[in-house]
Amino acid sequence: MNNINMEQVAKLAGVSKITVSRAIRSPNLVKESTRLKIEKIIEEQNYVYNISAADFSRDSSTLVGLIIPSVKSSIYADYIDGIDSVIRKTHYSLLIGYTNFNIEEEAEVVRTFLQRKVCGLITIGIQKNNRELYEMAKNSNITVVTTWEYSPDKDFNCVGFDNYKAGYDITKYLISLGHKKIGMIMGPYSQVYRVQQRYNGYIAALQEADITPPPEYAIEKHPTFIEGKEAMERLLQLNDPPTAVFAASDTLAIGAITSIRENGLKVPDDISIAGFDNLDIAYFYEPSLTTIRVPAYEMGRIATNIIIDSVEKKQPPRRYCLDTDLIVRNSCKSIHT
Amino acid sequence: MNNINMEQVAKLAGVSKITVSRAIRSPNLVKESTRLKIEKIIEEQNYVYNISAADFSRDSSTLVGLIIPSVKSSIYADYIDGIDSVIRKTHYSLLIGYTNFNIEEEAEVVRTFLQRKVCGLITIGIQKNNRELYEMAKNSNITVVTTWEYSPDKDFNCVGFDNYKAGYDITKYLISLGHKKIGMIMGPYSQVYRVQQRYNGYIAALQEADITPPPEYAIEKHPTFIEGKEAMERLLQLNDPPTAVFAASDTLAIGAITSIRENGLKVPDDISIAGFDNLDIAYFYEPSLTTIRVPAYEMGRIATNIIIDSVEKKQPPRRYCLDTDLIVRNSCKSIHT
DNA sequence: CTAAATAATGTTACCGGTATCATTATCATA
DNA sequence: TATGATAATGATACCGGTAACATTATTTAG
Repeated sequence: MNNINMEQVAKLAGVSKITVSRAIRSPNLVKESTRLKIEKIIEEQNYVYNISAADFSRDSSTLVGLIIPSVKSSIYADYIDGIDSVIRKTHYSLLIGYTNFNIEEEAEVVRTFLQRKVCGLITIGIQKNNRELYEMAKNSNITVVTTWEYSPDKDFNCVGFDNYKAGYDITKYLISLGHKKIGMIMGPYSQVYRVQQRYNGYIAALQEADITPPPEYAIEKHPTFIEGKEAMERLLQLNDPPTAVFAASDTLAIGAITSIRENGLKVPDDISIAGFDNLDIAYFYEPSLTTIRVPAYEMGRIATNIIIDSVEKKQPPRRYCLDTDLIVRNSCKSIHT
Repeated sequence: MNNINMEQVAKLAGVSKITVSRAIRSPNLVKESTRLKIEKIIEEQNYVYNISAADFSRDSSTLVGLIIPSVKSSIYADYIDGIDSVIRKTHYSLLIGYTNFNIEEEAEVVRTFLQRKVCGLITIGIQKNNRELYEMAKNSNITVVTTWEYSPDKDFNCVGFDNYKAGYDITKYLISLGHKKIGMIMGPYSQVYRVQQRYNGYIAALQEADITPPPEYAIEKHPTFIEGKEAMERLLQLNDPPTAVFAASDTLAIGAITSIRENGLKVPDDISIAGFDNLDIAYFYEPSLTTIRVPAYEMGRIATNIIIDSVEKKQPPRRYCLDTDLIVRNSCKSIHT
């Protein structure tokens, strides 16, 4: 089955191979009558254009590599949707690699992607421990885009938002409700820039109100329901537990709320919980989550566009800092008397 | 940067190109001392193996194509995790294409994947409207695996479960709680086999109890929170609304519960809601969802293994029917007096 | 009407691996 | 020690496109 190639199409159409190639890739370079003739043959013969061969001969593929920590969380659903919304309109395809929060696996994924000659790489955060990896990619002439943070690293394309401000805003909001004992449950990696930034924002807002939280108020966990629950369990066992908690992901927040409920307490009556990300579930959960809306879809869209633009012609790094919003719902409550 | 190729590695190691190729792909065919020599050069020269070229010359790639309806739902998280758990241990990579529940987009994705010479295709359900698509793939010597249903189509590999039984089981459970007015919210496509099967199971259980539900009790919606909510809204507006609803996805169930809550009613006190899929959120939601556990991770794992095995050597279609379980939690309640 | 500009098409070489078959080294056994 | 078997390596052709430059039609302008 399926064996005719471009050469044969050309022969049947009475043109040269390269004209067929052009008719497929840049139809406007080919006279209409010729194009029609070629398209007819392609149709009749059931010719399948061999992207694999094309990519190889150009020494660069039309694959966009995306590297994300984990499939298991829905955190990146909108984000990937944004990426796909651009990809689907082009002749590029999306290659996804999961790191499981593990730098070795991340290295492995990047290595494979380089071997596959991806034309671009979208990553969530570049920091000290993985910078070298993406440096390598850039040196191989691959467009790299960092997302989910407005990185200070000017060498890379970047589509992010102000994690510091987001952390600050939501903490400020909790303070405005009268809370003084405010904990934080955050991502697992103290070396991750965007997590640090959220934490810094949290601390800054507290300091502005002359509050210094005890170190046990900050807990690092993977952003899953179950770990959010575990984190809250620990906070509840403190002698003087917080009255409000900023969970740096809605999944953590939901886990935390579950823990609170199982301990016979109520959110927001007994404890306020704020989330982050504004996942779909944030609205549908009971109580609905007060959270930070993050420009996930937009980031995905823009990052992909950057890559595709760069393939057409080299460009200097572009840097975007998008907006976030505080979304007030029902998981936080004022404790002013 | 990054320009040395296999030929040059060979020269530097004082061997032929093909020996380098073997040292990389089948090290056991090469004498240890030779292999070490080659590996040293590769290391020193920072040689990057060109998968793109290799795939091309073999006229088949090491890409596994996965076709799923939507990124936006977390329904497939475990499933993809299962796929990735196999992929990550091999030299294959995962190519994902989203169809947005749209047959044209699905066709486009399949077409692209064929052009990319994927070695295998994993799909969620083959039915009348897309069978031709996968027929084509099979004719191009690509291993196709259907998942999420135990398909009657013996021509394709299949890793599924008994959707009929699952629908039957959960409906039976609702009946056992004393419900007689039981509605169903299901996936959007009456032509989709696995949805039909669940519906058939639902109907069968009811008929066994001499119940014939009015047609307005069955609603078709995309499996998202918001559409679940819309569906429930409609059910609540009926003159004689159901006292229990089987939602064929946990996302639909959560949407439904939200609607019920907004209408001032309680789950499970006023209405019972059963879900499907046993997503992570099912346990963490309030009320926690009574649902059907589905072998998502396993299906992904096995499907991927089938593809990889088939690449090594042709094999007759394999067919698996895995188990599901009824998981009883707190979203359904007995109405026996 | 001719020259220059532009559109349309063609020629040739090459991208970096793999497969197939052939050859040479090494080993085990009679 | 000869001989067949096996291990290790090599020679050659080929996979199906693309790029760069060359050539030939066709149009436009003076």
